[in-house]
Amino acid sequence: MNTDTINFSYRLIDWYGSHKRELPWRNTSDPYIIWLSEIILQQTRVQQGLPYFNRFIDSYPTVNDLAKAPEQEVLRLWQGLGYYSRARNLHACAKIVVEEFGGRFPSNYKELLRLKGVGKYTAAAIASFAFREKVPVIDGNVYRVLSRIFGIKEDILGAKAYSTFYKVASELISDDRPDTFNQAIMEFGALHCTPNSPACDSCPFNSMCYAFAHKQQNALPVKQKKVKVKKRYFHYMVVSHNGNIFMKERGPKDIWQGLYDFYLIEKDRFLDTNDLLNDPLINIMLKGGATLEEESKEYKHVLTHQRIFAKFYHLNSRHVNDLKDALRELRMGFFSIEEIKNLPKPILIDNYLNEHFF
DNA sequence: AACACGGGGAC
DNA sequence: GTCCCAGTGTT
Repeated sequence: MNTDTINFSYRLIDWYGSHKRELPWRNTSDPYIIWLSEIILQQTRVQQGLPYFNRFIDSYPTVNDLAKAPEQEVLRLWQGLGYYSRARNLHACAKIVVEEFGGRFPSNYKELLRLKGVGKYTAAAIASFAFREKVPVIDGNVYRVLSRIFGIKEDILGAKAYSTFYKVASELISDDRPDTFNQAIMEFGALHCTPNSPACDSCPFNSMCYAFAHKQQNALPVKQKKVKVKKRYFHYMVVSHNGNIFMKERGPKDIWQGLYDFYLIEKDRFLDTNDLLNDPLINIMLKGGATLEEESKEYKHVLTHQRIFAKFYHLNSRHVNDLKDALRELRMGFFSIEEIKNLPKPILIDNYLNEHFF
């Protein structure tokens, strides 16, 4: 390393020492704690992830506890955090670590990378924080900090971006404190070199920062425009009988895999109530004496790539036995309110249930 | 290489 | 409304 990079690393770590937040996954080298925190924090702000981290550590103090838990319980604890494949992979990974590695996480970047849900960023984070391996983390913060200071104008969503920034970070990372360097550069991005209104006046790098010198803070990093948002229209049939409700586990190839919702009729627009009643299952129900109790207000649920408009139709059935076979073929089950509270559910469904049944 | 995958918070 | 968050897996 030359003196400039040593100077960069020194200044960064110095800043970190006096500005870092106290967080429960810091000041430990336990790979389980670090791994759990990193999975939770993927695409998630510290403020949002922190209470989930605490609940997971309380429920599963060790990787063995997590591996023993039912997947549905893990998903229920994850409810509301989004990107639910993270929770499924978390659980699968815990079982692998216990069953194939004797409860010990692999201790280097290359081996960590093979774990489910552990990509390049997370493998580098665990390798450096838990095992002090000198491998740089590249996340959204690192892209922003490095692109601004060094004037790197490559599209950070492009194919080559990762290797470009990896190379730059590799030259900067501290030889003797790679763990602290990685923590520091991300914390600096999160607290100081923020997406909007970075605190350039008090920045330890402002004398060498390309973006500051050229007033390009808002132009860096360069990032492709987003894809358009798809609109979806959900008609949920909430079938109840004596206060119990039919629910369905969602399958792969769509949002909310592994979570529970109701019988769903999706169209490219909202249907009139009369049109909805032509649905085969609904027809069977109405002929069996079911009554439409209530049509809910319109819910709007916003995801990154989708805008979901949903209406709930509460159907009360008196002859539920006639329906059970049909519903079972749809992989639907009959649950009490107490059971439903313990099922993992999308926030949209949870909101509806809270307003009408809980 | 492009796309799918949640929810929340800041502006 | 827009942006983006301690990204990963699939096709």
